[in-house]
Amino acid sequence: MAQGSTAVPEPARRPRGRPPKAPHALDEGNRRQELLRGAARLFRHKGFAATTTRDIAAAAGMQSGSPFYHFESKAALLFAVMEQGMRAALQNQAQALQAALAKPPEVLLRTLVRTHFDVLLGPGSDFIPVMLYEWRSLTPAQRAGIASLQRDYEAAWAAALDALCTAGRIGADARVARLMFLGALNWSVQWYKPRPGASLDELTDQAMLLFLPDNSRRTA
Amino acid sequence: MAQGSTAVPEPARRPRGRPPKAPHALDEGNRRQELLRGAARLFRHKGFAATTTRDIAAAAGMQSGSPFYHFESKAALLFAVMEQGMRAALQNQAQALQAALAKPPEVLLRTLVRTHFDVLLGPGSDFIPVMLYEWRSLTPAQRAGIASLQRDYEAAWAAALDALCTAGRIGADARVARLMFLGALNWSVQWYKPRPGASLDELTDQAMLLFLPDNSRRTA
DNA sequence: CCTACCGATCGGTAGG
DNA sequence: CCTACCGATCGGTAGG
Repeated sequence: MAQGSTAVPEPARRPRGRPPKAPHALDEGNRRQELLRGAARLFRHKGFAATTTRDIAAAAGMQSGSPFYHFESKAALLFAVMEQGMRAALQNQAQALQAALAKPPEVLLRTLVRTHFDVLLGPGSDFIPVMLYEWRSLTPAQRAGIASLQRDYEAAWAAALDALCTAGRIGADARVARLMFLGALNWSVQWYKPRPGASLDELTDQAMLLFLPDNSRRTA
Repeated sequence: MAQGSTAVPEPARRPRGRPPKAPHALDEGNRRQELLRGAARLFRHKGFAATTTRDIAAAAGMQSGSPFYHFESKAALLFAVMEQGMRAALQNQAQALQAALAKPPEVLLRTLVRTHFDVLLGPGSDFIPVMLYEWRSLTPAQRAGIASLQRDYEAAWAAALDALCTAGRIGADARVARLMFLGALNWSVQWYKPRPGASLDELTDQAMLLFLPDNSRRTA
């Protein structure tokens, strides 16, 4: 553009060097996703404060300053990881609950447990663990946003557990039962290693046996 | 000492300024303890990586470089916090178990739960939460040391839970039951706030009701 | 235990 | 999205 006619002749074609990676205009969302996935994995394993934006850039094959083209700040990246994790979890939960809509609370609870283990320990599940263990790294405003999503997620649990408490199947107070139950499951992030003979189905069986000993054989 | 006789006359006495704080020689251990307590509190609330050695120094009323007179490095401080926390917890546990030595496993378990809540949520209880939530900040060598203390601590739990599994009072696998049980308790760090009507005794009642619904009324 | 300081690293930005 | 860079901060140290 506006190049003088006396410009030096250019090499014209240069097939060496890296090929122009996927020339689609919609790749921007793709790069953003790569940053989120890398950030989730790094935040989970090293923690938010110990992860540098350079680590995250490198995980997505970028230079050190480039993440800031996609995200305002490191804090915004953390929030985006948690928000995306919670939205995906809510979607999983809603889908699973549709299949168990009018079923007894035992079946409802089992569905929730199985879905929760998926979100927590399944493939590509770094987002929710980050949310569980980096809460303190959020600003108060960010916390409010995530807390609102968490309330939605826990509403289904409260319903199932309330029913079981009322029916006398659970002895403790409903709120404490929910907190301890979810705590028991969430803690699995610390010790669960996928291996033959320890599938998420079997883990679900164990959790149900522990909390509802009488009639927890698979009901579906 | 070795002062020349022609030294300029000194102001001799100067009652202003801070008084010479406790001139005992054994204060060194005291200062070290102050650093540990401050570090535990800061590590717990801000995380290890987000806590600066300057924060810790300030919490103990020292200058920025002074913690390194007492500890080799920031990492050594973290390890010392966890180690001291675990040794205190083991001592508490052993003492509580003496009073429940030949009792049935339900009583044993209740004793362990109550002691655990004390260590986890009682006054001055920042050390164990740091251990629970900063595991990844340890070096592999440090981890081995803490893991050994944890094995000792969990041995008593394994004994009580094995007995309850054998007796059919707990349905799940003994190992998974232990992990989920401790997870449910450990998670309380995230939500428990001391307030009237939510004492650690009552929390213990709730935990026993949830996991051993039949006969969990206080037995002692 | 303080003073003064160092080298390294970090989140973020300007300009293209 | 890269290049080049900045100011601030951090863990740690020398010397007293």
